Parts: sequence; structure tokens; C-alpha cells
Amino acid sequence: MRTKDLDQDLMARLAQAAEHFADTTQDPPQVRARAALSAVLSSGVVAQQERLPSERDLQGVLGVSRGTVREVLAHLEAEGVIYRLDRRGWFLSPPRIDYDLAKPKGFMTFVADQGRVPRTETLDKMLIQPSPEIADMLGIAAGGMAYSIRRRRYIDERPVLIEQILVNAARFPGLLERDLDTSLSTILAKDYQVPTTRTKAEMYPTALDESVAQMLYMTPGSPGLFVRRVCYDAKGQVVEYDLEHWHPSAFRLILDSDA
Amino acid sequence: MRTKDLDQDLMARLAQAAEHFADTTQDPPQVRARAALSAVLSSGVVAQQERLPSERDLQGVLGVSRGTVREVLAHLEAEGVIYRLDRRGWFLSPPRIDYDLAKPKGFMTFVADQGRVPRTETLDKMLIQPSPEIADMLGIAAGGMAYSIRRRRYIDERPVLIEQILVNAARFPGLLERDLDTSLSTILAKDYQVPTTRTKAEMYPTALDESVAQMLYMTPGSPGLFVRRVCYDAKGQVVEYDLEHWHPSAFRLILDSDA
DNA sequence: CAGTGGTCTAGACCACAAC
DNA sequence: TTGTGGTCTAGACCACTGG
Repeated sequence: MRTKDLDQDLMARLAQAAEHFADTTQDPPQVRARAALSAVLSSGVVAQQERLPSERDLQGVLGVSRGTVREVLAHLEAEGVIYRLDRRGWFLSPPRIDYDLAKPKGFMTFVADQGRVPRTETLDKMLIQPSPEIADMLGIAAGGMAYSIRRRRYIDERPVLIEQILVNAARFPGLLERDLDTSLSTILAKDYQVPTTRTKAEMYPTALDESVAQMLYMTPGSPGLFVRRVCYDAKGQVVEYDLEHWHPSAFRLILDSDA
Repeated sequence: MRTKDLDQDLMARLAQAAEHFADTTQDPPQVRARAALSAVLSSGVVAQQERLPSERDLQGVLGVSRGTVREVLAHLEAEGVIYRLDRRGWFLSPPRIDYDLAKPKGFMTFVADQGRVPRTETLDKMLIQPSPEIADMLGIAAGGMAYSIRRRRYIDERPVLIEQILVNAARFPGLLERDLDTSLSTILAKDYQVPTTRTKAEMYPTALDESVAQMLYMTPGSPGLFVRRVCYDAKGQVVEYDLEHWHPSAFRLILDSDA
């Protein structure tokens, strides 16, 4: 919780920065406003995950219209400096987490190893009738079923990742009765003796659709990273099929591979 | 070059689609306009890399203000459906190219293998004094120099990638005198007997800075993918250090890795 | 319930691209 | 030179968040 004093301090610094750039540059309003806001944000006055002043307050102190304020904020959002929670405001981004898609070592481990606090929340889990393509890929016999698990994952209590996991239900009996708010790859490897030995993945940036955006408290149409991942066991059978949606400012993808 | 007839056909279809969604849904203006534009774009009336009607024309035919038109276009841009050339207009995106960062097999090969036409253009090449960090990484002795090569790469004559390559100048004598509008990894492997056997990379989405945006004919602040890549030879020495900026709608990143 | 972000309008001017 | 996209303003209303 920010005190009123800190708020006033922040606003004063913004006003000062705006004035400085107005005096020393010939840049257009948007560029000056962005420089001022950016300077104050990197000065450390705003804590990570802390909310910025309201758009209307920024409009006043930066001396530009609200539309321009929103363009400035969108620009900083694209850079990853700030992020937005839908109808809640704009917040200062924490540092990115390095995420190695290839390693079966999962989210919980990565995040903890980098000194941050991971959390996984199961949104829903159910037995579903897979589409023919999915059934074929997961090695599900005709008429067989799949488990679908949707989870939301947090870093320092900030939601950053939505994933849907599909597995062959026959191969992992009782899976849905387990605690899934943890590492699934560990469960499959330890409890079912099915370790993942190979991963194929594809990723590209795209807009988050409405349902995913909602689950991340983001604005529909915000940029996001979409990841499709297929995990194989030692025999080359598909263990797990994942569809993931990442918050674009939360991660840095890491790769380390022999040729 | 599009004929006037095709233009009129396109506008007629847009008007029809806009009317359809206005009649059949209760959605707000932006959603209806996006649905209409999206429907027409996926109908195939517009060719890949072809320019959409001007924002003011869309404003008229979609029945919303220009600001809303631009929000719709920005939304479709975030999805990767269309892309923008700065001050030139909005264009229909071609399909993404699968790009495997890990494989030393380069851009020219990947693109050609997928039935598209790659091109590489060297923007500049020079001998530079490397920073201490870069020198250390590239194994450059005290006072030694590095080669910097900046290239722009095209798919079907659309610029999609800007890269800066840094190598140890002492290790690759005469490199800058060669034709660099081709595969650099092949040159290093074949002509200098230094094949890359390991690649470490990191990637994250961020806004393109002004210089890179300009080289891609994009609007400064547009989203892009930043990639830092380090290539090693069999002895574990760094061969090549790359900084790359990708067009976010042009690629799909592919990963295939043993655990 | 007050204030916020999200949306939308109707203008305007400029620098630049393309013809 | 014409028209374009890029920028900017000054409003307005709505749905929702949070106290």
C-alpha cells in the first residue's frame, strides 16, 4: 500500500521530469512524456508490481491529453517496462524470468532458482473426448479419453502463464485426484515412471484471446506468447501435449543446444 | 498493383460484412468492425503482402471513427494477421516461417526449404574496437579488433530481420572482403574450418527501437522479438555473437531437444 | 459510490510516400 | 501535389474495481 506522501513525491518527480524534457528538448509531446515517465520509473521511486498514477493524473502532470498518455503507456508496455491489469491500472514490471523450454525441469523449479516465488493454481481438470488429431498424437485408442488440466501460474503472486495440458487418461489413472498445483512433469516421472526425454515446441507472439486474457487479468487483444509443446518419453511416445499462453513481459526464453 | 475494380470489390465486401455484423450482433463498434474486416481478410480477396484500403476509407465503410479503425488494425496486427509499413499502410501477413534457432543451418536454407524466397542484404560491415565484455567473450586479445556486420534479411522481398554479427577479426582474416549476402555460418564452417557445434540463445518480445524499426520500415515502438545468440565451436570457444531483431509476425520459433 | 480504465467520436495538423 | 499514416486534442459515456 502506497502512502499519500509517496504518491505526492511521485507526482512531483513526474512534474519535474516533464518540465525538464520540455525545457531541454524539441521532441513532440509523446516523446517528451515518455522520456519523463521512463526516467521516473527507472529511478526506483515506484516499486515492482506497484501501480502507476491514474491516466488522468498522468495527463495532468505530463501536460498531454489522455489519448497521448495511453499511447505512451502502450509504448512502455510493448517494451516490457510496465504491464496492465484490465480496468485496474498500469504497473511496473519486475525483471523477466529465464525459462528454458527444452528442460523438463519445470516452472516451479526455474522460478524458485531465480529467487522468485512460484505458485501454480489448477483452474479446472476434466475427462474429455479428444479430437481425432489429439487422440492420435497422444496414442489414445478409439473411443479412449484424455485428461485436460488448465492451470494458472504465478510469479510473486502475479499471474503470468495459462496452460492447458492434455494426456492419455488410460496411461495415467487417478491423475486428476492428485494435487496438481505442483510440478506435473515430476508427477509423471516419479509416480507413473514416465519421464520426458524429448521436447518439441513451437512459439510465436500473438494477441491473447478473450478467455486467456481474462484468466491473466489482461486486456483482450494484448500481446502474448503462444507456446505449443509436445513431450515424449524414451520410446518416442507422446506423454503430454501443452498449450501455453505467456505474459510477454514476464519471461526470457533460453536455449542451449548442440548442433 | 491492384486495379480499381478489385478495390471496389473489396470495399463492397467490407460494407456488406459490416452491415451483416451490425444486423446480427449487439457487439460494440470496435468488435463489429474487427469481425467485418477479419472476415473479409480471411476470404482471400486480399493477396498476401497486399495493402489494405486507407484508414479513412475503412472509417467510412466500417462506420466507425478513425481512432477506432486504428484500434481495430492494431488488434489485428497484434494477432499477426496484418502488419504495418511506417507511413505506407497496412498489409496482409503471409504465413509465418518456422525458424529453428538451435540449428546452425541458417536463414537462407530455412526459408527456401519452406518454399519462400530468402534474401540477405549487408547494411554495413566494419572493423570495430570491441567493448571489454565482448572482447572477452569472443576471445579477443588485449587491443584486438572485432568485425561487425549488420544485415537485413527478407522473405519474399519483405524485410523481416535485422541482425548484427560480431566475430573475432584475427580469427577470420579477410572476412569483410567476402560476399556476406549469403549464409555466414557456411562461410565460417567451409572457408575457415570453424563449424558451430553449440548455440546458446535468449529471446524475448520487446519494442523495436527507432533505428531497427527504420531498417525494417516499421513504426518505432512496434512490438518485435529480440534474440541474442552465441555460437560455439567444438572447443567451446565463441565463434560468433549475434544480436537479432525479428518481425513478430514473420516467424514461428521451433525447438526440438533431448532432455 | 467515486474513480478508474476502456471505448468512441469529431475534429485538426504535420511529415512523408507515392505518383 | 495529393493523400496517407502518425500524432494530438477535448471532449463524452460506459462498465467495472475497489473502498
